[in-house]
Amino acid sequence: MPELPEVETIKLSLSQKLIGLKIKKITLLNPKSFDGNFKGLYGLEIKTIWRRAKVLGIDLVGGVTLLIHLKMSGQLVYQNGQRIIGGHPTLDMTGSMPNNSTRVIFEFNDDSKLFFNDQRKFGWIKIVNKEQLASNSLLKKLGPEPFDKNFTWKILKENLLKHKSQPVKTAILDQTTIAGVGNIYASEACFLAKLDPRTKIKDLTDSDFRGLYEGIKKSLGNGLKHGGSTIANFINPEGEKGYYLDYAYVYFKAGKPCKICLTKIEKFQLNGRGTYVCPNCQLAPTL
DNA sequence: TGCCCCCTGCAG
DNA sequence: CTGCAGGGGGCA
Repeated sequence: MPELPEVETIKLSLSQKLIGLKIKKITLLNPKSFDGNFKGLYGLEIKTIWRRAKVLGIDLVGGVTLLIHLKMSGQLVYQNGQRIIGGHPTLDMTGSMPNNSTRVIFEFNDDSKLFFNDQRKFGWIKIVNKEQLASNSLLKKLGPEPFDKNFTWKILKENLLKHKSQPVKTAILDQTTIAGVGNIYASEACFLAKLDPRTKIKDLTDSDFRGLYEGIKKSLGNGLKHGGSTIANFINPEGEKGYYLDYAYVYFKAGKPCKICLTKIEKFQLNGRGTYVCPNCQLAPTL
């Protein structure tokens, strides 16, 4: 599910709720979702929460970190006391937790709970120490954060040029090129850059690289502004959906009129991923 | 550099 | 029933 804006939304919310709490108990409803000696975390206090690409990190006092990847359908829902949180469009309309998708339950010293729900079971939680964190193969390979001050269009260009024969959308989905862009914002960024997603990297001009850089930052920024995107599964820790898709130009808009030129948005598969374009605003490349 | 796979559930 | 869904690891 989540790409950078969704994971960032979760990070900001959990930072308000979890810092200073101590882990009292962890229940594994699906042991494969959790890697590590969970009982060793009992009593440890939550110090900081961070995000890198689509990975969430929860640092505990004592040099231990929980790495969390939500993959396609993961949720982190926080419940305090008896309050029934927002509800869910497909999984459980009452919003009561745990539900059929709950894989891991964290209980804290104030009796509040954090539910890791993951319908498709692709997501994972992993305990790492400082050394394992520093050498983690996924984190090590990641490209620059889109909102890092040192990230420039020239760096994007340089990284993209390592994938000269790839379509532009495929290249920006590669987390070693740029961190945190997923299938929704990749389509949106190509639209904003007026580039057909199938355009090969080797055919891009400097003006295209600049446009892509701006388009990526703008689409991710808008996603964050609207609390992320909900297709079916994404909800924030309060149980609320994200509304970016109401503002998106092409993603999930097949058959609908382009917001700029009214041409019908088209959908096709590109390297196995659903891809959306306005055939008028994004001129098809010579294939 | 592409394709299959991990899984569950929903829409058509 | 088939196809498809915010990801990414592993394998030719």
